[in-house]
Amino acid sequence: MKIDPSNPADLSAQIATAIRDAIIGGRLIVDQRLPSEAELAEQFEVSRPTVREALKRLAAHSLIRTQRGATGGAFVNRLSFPDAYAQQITTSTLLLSMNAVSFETACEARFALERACAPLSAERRTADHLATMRAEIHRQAQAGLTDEAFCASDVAFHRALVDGAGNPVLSYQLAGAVEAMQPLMNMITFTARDRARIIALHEEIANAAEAQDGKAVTAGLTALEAETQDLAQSVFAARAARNAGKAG
Amino acid sequence: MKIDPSNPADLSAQIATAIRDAIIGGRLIVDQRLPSEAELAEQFEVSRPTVREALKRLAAHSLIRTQRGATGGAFVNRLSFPDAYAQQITTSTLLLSMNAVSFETACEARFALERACAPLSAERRTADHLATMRAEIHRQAQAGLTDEAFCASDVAFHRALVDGAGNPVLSYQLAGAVEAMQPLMNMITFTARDRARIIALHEEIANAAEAQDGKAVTAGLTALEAETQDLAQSVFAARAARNAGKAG
DNA sequence: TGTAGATTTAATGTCAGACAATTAAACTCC
DNA sequence: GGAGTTTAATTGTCTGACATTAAATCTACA
Repeated sequence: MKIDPSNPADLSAQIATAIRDAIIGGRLIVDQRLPSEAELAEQFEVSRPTVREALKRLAAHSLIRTQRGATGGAFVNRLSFPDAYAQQITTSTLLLSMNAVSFETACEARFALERACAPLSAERRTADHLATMRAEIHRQAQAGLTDEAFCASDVAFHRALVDGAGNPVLSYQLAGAVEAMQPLMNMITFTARDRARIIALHEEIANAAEAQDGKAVTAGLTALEAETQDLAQSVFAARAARNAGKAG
Repeated sequence: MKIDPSNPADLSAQIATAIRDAIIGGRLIVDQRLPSEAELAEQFEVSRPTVREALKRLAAHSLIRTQRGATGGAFVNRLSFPDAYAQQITTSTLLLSMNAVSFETACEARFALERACAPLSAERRTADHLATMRAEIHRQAQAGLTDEAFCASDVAFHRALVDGAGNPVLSYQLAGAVEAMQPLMNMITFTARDRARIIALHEEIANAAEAQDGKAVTAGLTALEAETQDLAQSVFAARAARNAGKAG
């Protein structure tokens, strides 16, 4: 592992890249201990703070973990599914909030991906998944639920559906799509009537999942997408009209 | 923005979290300049190296960019789609390589997600997307192509199909699923016969996309998934048998 | 002899101060 | 008024030190 000191890019970035490549390339394996900061500094011919900055970059991606003490040091970290979920959600959320992605585009992507899980989930969902879905539907029907709590329950319902596919890779990929929508959904106010329609569709989907009818689950999701898009459109149109009224 | 000095967790991690939360919460907006490192050190009552470690953590996620010079500093970065793609691919690749995910599971997820794009892509693909798909098919048919180059072309073909949906959020989500499969696919050796079958299915998919027949695209992908799973199974079985023979 | 406690040691975490490199703005001179 | 120079602000890097942590080792005592 070598770096180019004449390269104008940050030395710490170069070192981080070198170590990351070693991890990705399998030259450093899970739980293996990296040399100590002092040793790395000597190897790369830089100072310890520079090495530390590089290690912090890797730690930010959960590629390494550090331990203090005599036998401590930096260890290659096994990227766990929960860690990957969290990163995926953060990245997706920021991507949507910073790039003027329309509600329509985000919503379309989210439901397209979720429909991808429908046939598998219908086939494999366990009683646990069904129970979670029913419980969330019940919660959504409670009076006095805030819009935010309603949205959170909505996410939980859909996560149960996705997890029902029994494919952790699929669940991981969907985490970003479903969770990143939540801030956008939170911009919507749900009337009792809106909630009733959504709950009815959730029940339809849960029933289809219980009957292991993949096509019906897909149809339910498609109907839910249409409902969501309509709802968002009317809410945004009303808001735009109100703003125009203020401006005029 | 405050931190808890009594918290045993790294001060740099706490500071990074505080700033990240400010960005996610909208209290720091895109292109806004953060205080200088010296000012941040004063605000958080820590030293400048500690602040720098925190900033490097944020830079690792492309949340900030830094500029040297008189008017330089750290600026809140707009998370671009290419940046998000790259992070998504790295995370997905590491997740698969570090967690003993079976080829079957990863492949199932990848094709399920890709089928989610099929109807949209069939409807909206442009001439450009079709041309890319045709070009990649042509490349795949060339004699003397290495397995690695064949896989790379395969990825390019599927990316064109996904991009055809015209939904950048969908393309972003699929980037991880498609690209992360490449290392797994590279473990397979493709005979001329295997390649011919795959190319035939690619042509089927391209034709269906040209005819804007979403169902046919979906069917083509399903057939391709079955083909891929069969191929992988036979390759891995042969390899296992060879190893057993060596051991015995 | 075994174990509890004290000591040592090696590592990360943090700090202070300094200098180098870079870049834009301010200034000066023609 | 414009080109070149100076200045100031900021990040990038280095050096050396001390604090904190935790495992390993040693020691004293039962």
